[in-house]
Amino acid sequence: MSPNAHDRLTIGELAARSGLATSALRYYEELGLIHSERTAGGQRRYKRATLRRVAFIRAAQQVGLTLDEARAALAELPAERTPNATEWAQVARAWQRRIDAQIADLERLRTRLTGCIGCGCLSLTRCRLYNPADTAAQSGPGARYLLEGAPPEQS
Amino acid sequence: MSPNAHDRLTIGELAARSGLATSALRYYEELGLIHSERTAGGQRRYKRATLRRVAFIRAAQQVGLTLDEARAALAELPAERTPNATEWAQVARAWQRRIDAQIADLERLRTRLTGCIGCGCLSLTRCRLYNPADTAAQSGPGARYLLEGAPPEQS
DNA sequence: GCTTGACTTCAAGCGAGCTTGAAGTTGCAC
DNA sequence: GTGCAACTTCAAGCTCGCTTGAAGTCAAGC
Repeated sequence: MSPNAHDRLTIGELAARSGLATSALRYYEELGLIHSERTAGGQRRYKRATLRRVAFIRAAQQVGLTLDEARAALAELPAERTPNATEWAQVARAWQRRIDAQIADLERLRTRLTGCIGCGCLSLTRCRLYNPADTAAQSGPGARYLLEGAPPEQS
Repeated sequence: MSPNAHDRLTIGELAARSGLATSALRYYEELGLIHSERTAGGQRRYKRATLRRVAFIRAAQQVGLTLDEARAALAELPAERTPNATEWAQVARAWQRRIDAQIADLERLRTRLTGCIGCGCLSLTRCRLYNPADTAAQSGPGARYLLEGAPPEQS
């Protein structure tokens, strides 16, 4: 087989291999997350490296990044070649901190919940679920809405 | 002071004490999450218990429930009185399972990330971040987009 | 050369969870 | 009894991450 025949991916191929819809890929391209070349007829052709970029974007979303943040993260990695250990480690460690923060938030919530099971109170003045001493950090999706601004002491 | 003067809350008071915008409270009411009585002039007046309901909704969101799910959870608790230990324990334990699942997901992701730090590969054929053996559960916001449908082996 | 499926663009829509704005009314303090 | 902030409804708008549809073009197998 010709080595060039499979050198570039059509959007359908990229979709099949990345598990995303073609519409999503066009959307990513519109946002500048991925790039393509065009055939004479105007169809998109993607480099193999785009497959890696797309996988990276999916991973970033799992970590809780928006597509905008994913683009910023991608900008710190080389566009065409595989990132080296140092480059990747930097990104991975930042992601780990994020994940750790998300886990910490969830654990704090679980602790509060556990404390409440026994009492059955849901008392506004006493329940720790309603009156967390700490203002949980706004890290990651799923932790957007927090119990900051808890109701004040009430007679 | 008259004991009835502060018996009901205006929407502004409820907003101030719950930390939500009045627009959000009207929206919740439209969705049937909270309820109000009206003055002769048509203004909303909330029972004190609504404060508890709103706090519950916020807590539910933190656990990753949609407003629709929060409404379902509220339906299992008494509308007007403080829930008793048994009633609350049922809800709290369900939430704990949810939180545990979310934490487990995040920890799996972190483990994969850790394995990748050393190699710096981001190789599509080898990297565990791109080729997770498991299909992470779709539990909670922030875990919506997963690496299912990872790219197949490539020469 | 023709058919057919994969592609193209552009505009609109969706769903969740609200916010904003306009235009009008109410309630309370002085 | 008046002034003004706080309330009312209704419609539209917004963000995020896409999907859907219409109308048309390209690429490749027979």
